Amino acid sequence: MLAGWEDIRAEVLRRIRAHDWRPGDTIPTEEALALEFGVARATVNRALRELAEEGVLERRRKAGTRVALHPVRRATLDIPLTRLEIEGRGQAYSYRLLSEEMASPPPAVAARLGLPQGAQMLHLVCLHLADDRPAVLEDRWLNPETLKVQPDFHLVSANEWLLANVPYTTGDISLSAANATADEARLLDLPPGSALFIIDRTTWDRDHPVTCVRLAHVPGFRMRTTV
Amino acid sequence: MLAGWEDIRAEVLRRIRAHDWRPGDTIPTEEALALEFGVARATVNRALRELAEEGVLERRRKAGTRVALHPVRRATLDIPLTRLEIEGRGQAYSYRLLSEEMASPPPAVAARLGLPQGAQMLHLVCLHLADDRPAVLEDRWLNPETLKVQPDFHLVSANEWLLANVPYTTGDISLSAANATADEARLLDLPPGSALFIIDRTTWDRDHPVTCVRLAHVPGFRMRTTV
DNA sequence: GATGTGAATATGTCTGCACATAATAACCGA
DNA sequence: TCGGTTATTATGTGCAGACATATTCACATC
Repeated sequence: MLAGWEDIRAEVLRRIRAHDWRPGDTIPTEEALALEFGVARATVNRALRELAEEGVLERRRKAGTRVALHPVRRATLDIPLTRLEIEGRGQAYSYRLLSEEMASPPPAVAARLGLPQGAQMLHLVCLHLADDRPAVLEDRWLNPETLKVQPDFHLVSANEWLLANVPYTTGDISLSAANATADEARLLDLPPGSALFIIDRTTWDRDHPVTCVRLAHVPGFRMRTTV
Repeated sequence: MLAGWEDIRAEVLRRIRAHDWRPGDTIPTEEALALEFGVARATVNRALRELAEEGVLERRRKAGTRVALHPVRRATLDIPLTRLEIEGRGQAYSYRLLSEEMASPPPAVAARLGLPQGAQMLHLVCLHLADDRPAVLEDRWLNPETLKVQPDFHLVSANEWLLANVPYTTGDISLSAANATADEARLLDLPPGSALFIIDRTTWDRDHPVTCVRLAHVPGFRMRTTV
């Protein structure tokens, strides 16, 4: 007997996988399914809503619910702090601040943050190590306006300090691959040109830019997820 | 006045960002918040549940709702078909099957799919092009048992054929970076050692392995998301 | 002090109902 | 035929109440 919304979800998914309902098909209305399964419409709604969020179904008012024609797999990635990422692998985490100075950011960074060209920002470069071997090279630009007090970034990583002290409202993340420059290779103790996994993150607090960071991960780094 | 669950969600998020409620704090119960905001408990529940799914809150029965201590940002990535990805950028898509043969997969692939070492699988190598320039090199191993009829993979890409014809229940995805091998560089028309963005995907239909694919993307490829 | 038991409690979910909203479909007049 | 208005309809969301379930906490027992 089908009772909970998870059972409904599973059954609907089964029918889709089994091609009872094929991509593009309109499936029965919530009301009809509620009747069939002997549950309230809200329960069916919950099940179908979850499937729509996962990209399996497409729903439009009045038009009904259809099996997604182009199943864009929607995967959720967990993006932890570098420290937790490393500790989670059972390795010892350490951290070194390599440089800290006011400077004017490269045009690409200023543009991403929506700041004027000549603006001065705090530029940090630091290295995250796992079992004393370089794991991630962090290159960060900070908007000094968001720093009421200026912490000692030798002691606490910028990321953790920001999380604990600066509110932020939105951010975007981009993932890519890049060959290590000579500098990066030297700092990460890798052959020049090694393929690095790059995470670029930019965050704002409302309209105020906060920070723009590039995390370069050594080869062997993987992000995993399940669908 | 706060009315909908999205308003509740926004207000709770505001309080967290503003550090009214700090990481680790237990926030008021659903009932208390429902009273404060003048809505039903179900509405508060919906708002808090969404925030918990995003990783902002942690909820446990009886223990209550706490602001996540280690804010693992949970980002959702859309992983479209390569064809749609390219067409979505306004480029012309084309596709070439480079090779198709039965062979026994490398141990890593067999292990990932849970197949015995010597098993024969269908091995496809193909190239996806954007505006006639190589964009993605696809290296795929297919379990022949899942192919009732064998389509002509010259005409339709394996990915699209599978989506339309083979049900699947679970899959996992891993993202990484790798230097192009000599072969890959030649096929993608890149200098050897170029940093490729690699998407490895493995899918099963219940317990039956379906396919294991490696998509190597040329430099410049990015996956984006917003948090 | 350690351990097991039971009451208390916050969240998880379901029901049945209502109204809001958006998008389609039907209609009607020029 | 076209264009605009109106009715219809499936989903989106809300409410109040109820019960289920997982923990925690306090208490009793060894």
